[in-house]
Amino acid sequence: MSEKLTIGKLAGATGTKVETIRYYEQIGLLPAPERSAGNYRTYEGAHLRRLSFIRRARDLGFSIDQVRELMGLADRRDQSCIAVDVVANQHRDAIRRKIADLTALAGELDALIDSCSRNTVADCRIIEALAPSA
Amino acid sequence: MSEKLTIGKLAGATGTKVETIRYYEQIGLLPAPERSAGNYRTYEGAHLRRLSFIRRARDLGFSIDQVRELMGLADRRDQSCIAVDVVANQHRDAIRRKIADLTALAGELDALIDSCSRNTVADCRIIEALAPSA
DNA sequence: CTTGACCCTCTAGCGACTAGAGGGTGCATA
DNA sequence: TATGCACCCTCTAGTCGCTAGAGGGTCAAG
Repeated sequence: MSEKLTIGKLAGATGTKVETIRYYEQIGLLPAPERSAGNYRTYEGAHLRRLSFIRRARDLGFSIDQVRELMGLADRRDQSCIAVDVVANQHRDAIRRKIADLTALAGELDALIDSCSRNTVADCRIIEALAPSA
Repeated sequence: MSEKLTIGKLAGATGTKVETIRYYEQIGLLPAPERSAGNYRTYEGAHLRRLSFIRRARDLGFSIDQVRELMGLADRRDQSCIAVDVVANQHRDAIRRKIADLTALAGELDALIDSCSRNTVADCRIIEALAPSA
């Protein structure tokens, strides 16, 4: 069984950087593994699963605190998963709000850019629009 | 003429926090103003205009470095404003990319959330989807 | 036995602020 | 005149999620 992994192997297997793994251990997101005689971290299957979960959730944009919460919930397997649903919904809503904000912004920038007549800066509409109405 | 402003007044007039103004001065984005006898910063019209420009650009999502660049360009009034157009375009494109990324993310989260049948965590599809395929 | 890839700890840096400690100033009111 | 209070000052450290670097130790291959 290829049970034991060095930090480099774990990094490769999960698409995480070595430094990031050590960081996750430092902030208590990933449990500290055993050490080898030469003081190397030796990871096992459980770590691999845990880190994969973290990666996936992070890729979906969950914050570290949300990941922590999700993992805490995931470990209480007999409880209702409504709490999980709540976290996911909050996150989706936050993303939707961010999309709306950015869309509005892009619209403003579009208007700004369309107005550029590529003259001198002195009568540049973009600069004008940024400056106060003075 | 109400020419002179304390930092608090300037903050109020531009919708900026006092700390942020001091921070902008520290990083050289806003020039250091004169000081009063009691060592208070005393701002004038030019500062107000400068800070308003900064705020507006920041609200539109330009980075501090981009703001610096835009202000540098704005000061060379006889030059072509094509460079301004370029900065604005780069920024708009970056925002559009971010919107696309977030939209994809929101879609994934939607699928995840729709699958939640509100059972126990043991067979929660959200947790399942986050965990490795193991 | 040396080379080179990997691992270790510790510290500082990124962007753009924000918060707090510990103090000084300026003005109105009792 | 004293006092209270809002405002100002500097300096330092914290936020988030890593990332980079210095200065070393370990391990396996050739």
